[in-house]
Order: sequence, then C-alpha cells, then structure tokens
Amino acid sequence: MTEPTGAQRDMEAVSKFVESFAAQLVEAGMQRMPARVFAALLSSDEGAMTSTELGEQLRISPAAVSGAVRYLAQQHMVSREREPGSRRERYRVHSNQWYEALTSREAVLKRWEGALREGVASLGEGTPAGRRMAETLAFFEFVDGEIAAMMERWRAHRERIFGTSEA
Amino acid sequence: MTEPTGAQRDMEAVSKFVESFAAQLVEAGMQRMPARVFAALLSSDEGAMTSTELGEQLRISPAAVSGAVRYLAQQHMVSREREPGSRRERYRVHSNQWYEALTSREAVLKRWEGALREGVASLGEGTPAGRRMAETLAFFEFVDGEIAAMMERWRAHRERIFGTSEA
DNA sequence: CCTTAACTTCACAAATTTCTGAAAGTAGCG
DNA sequence: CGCTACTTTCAGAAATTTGTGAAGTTAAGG
Repeated sequence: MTEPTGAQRDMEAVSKFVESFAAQLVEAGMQRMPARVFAALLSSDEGAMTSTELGEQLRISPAAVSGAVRYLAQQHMVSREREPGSRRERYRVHSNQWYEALTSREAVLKRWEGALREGVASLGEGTPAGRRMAETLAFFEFVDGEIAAMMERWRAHRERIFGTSEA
Repeated sequence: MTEPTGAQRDMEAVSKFVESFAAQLVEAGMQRMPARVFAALLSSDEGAMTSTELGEQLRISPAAVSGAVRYLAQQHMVSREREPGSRRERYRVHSNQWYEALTSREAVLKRWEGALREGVASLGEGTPAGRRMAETLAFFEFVDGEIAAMMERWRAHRERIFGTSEA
C-alpha cells in the first residue's frame, strides 16, 4: 500500500516482480536473458521499452539485449517498432498475442506429430509400440483441434470481462 | 516395408526413431538424457525396460539412467515397478498418463499465476502494467479450467477410436 | 551371515551455453 | 557527404550443465 513517489513507479517493486517472474519462465525452460527482457516489458507501463532502457534496468550489455530480443521476436512474443524518424527501436509485448503464441506452439506440436508418424511407420502399425505411438499421435492431433476452439472461447470470455478488444 | 527378422525388432529402426524423437523433446526444453530414456521406453514393445536394457540400448552409464529416471518419475512421465522377488526395477511409460501429465502442467501454471498475482498487487491494479498482468492472469485461469474439460472430451474420443480403456 | 546383484550418490572432467567488450554495420541529420 | 547515434555481429572468458567412474547402500539368495 506504499504508493510510490509518483512517476517513479517504485523501481524496487518492479524489479522484484521482473526477477521473480523471469525465474518462473526460466524454470519452464526459457533462457535467462529472454525471460528477463520479457518480464521487464510485461511490467512496463507502456508495454514497450527501448534497448537502452532494457539494458539499464536489467544491467546487461546491448549485445545481450539484442540477442534476447531476436529470440523473443522469433517466438512471436514481442514485436519491433521503429519510432519514425529515429534509429531507435522499441520492443513491444502485445498484451494478447504473446500468450496466444505460447499456447499454440503450432510448430512444436507439428514436429512431434511428424516424429511420431515416422515412428509408427517404421516400427509397424501392428506392433504394440506402434499402437502406443499411434494413440499418442491421435492425442496430439486432437489437442491441435481443441486449442483453436479454446482460444475462440477465450476471446469471447475476455471481451465480456475486459470490454472491447484493443488495437 | 522391410519386415525385420522376426523377434529382433529392427534395432536399426528403433534406434533411429528414439534419437529423432528425443531430439524433438530436447528442442522443446527437455534435458537430453531424460528425453532419450523416455523415447526408448515409448518405442519398446513392453512399454517398459530395465535399467540395464536402457543403458545398453542408449550406451550410457547406470548413473545416467538413474538420473534420467528420477527426473521422469518426478514429472509423472514414467513409473517404477518392482518385479517381485528381484531387486531389478522396470521403468514403465503408461500410454495415457504421460501426455496427460504433459498437458496439465498444473504446477507450472499455478506458479505463473502466483507470480502474476504478486505482480498485479505490487504494481497496482490501476496501472497499465497492472491491468496487462491482470488480463494475462485471467487467461491462465481460463486455460486451467478449459484443460480439464478438454481432457474429458479426449478420453471419450479415445474410447470411441481405440476401444475401452486400458489398465 | 556372507556374497552378490542392483540401484544411487558424489566429485570431477568435459562439453556446452551464456554474456561481454570490441569492432563493424547502418541509417538519420546536419 | 560525413558525423553521430543505435544496433548487430563476433570471438573469447566465465559460468553452468551434463555424464562418467568409483565408492556406497541395500536387499536377495545361498
């Protein structure tokens, strides 16, 4: 309940959240720097920061920022913006899109399915192992389909709670 | 279509699948040894192997098997069985349970929710960042609920396709 | 009881990953 | 057209992770 001194946004609290959320992401398998950068963006009021700002808050080199951002952009968790007329870039987390990216994991699922399909083919549909893999494969295909529907329901749910869509 | 020479199960093909599936798991964030051990179990006809068998097929030390199995057991992806009267243990992948474990990820979700809740509290519900986090939190809570229902539908679907449940 | 078979733990060597500083691009702006 | 402000790339130092051999523990079987 200690209202921070106005514009300062209680750096202390922000930093504490950033590090603890990043730690969770790391435990879930994300690399450390991307996790920290992402958490910082998430906790910024703008939802966007420049490379310099990130470097200062996290005490990391420009090189580290660059690497982390490249990774996050590839994963569709942040996007790059060029403020027109400046060379400076801002990295932004789109409130909705990032967890949608997280959920779909399209690429990952598809590759697993591919590997399983090969497994079924090469071990033989008739073998016990083949059958086990076929079932697993069916599961992933099922999940694929379900997730799309689930996200649709989420968007409806979200609109109901938070009002009309952003953007 | 090269029917393997009877009982030999085409070691070649098995090994090829094991390594390629393990590679996918690694890319998805799993450690190498657990991934390889898991893939080996998945492709065994029994769905279960002893420590020695695993060591031989994968060419790794008993210590490595031990470590990998401990990890997999913690994640509820395999279970240990004691064949009565022998000190030998077998590690088994339960066809259904492992991917259910994968999907639920209960613990992970809960911890993320916890971290986000703290974030909302410490940054303030009124702030833009606070609102962003509240929405993200709502998303995870929504997913939590959906997943249970989805798994229910899966079991029905599965039964329809593969016949009555095992076990 | 003693022996032996099986799994586990531990300390260390090796491999891999991660982050940095320095150098090199690249594009705005005068 | 050159200067300056940003970003990216790269090579290497540092830290972390991973897998092994060897010793330790436990229980089955004689």
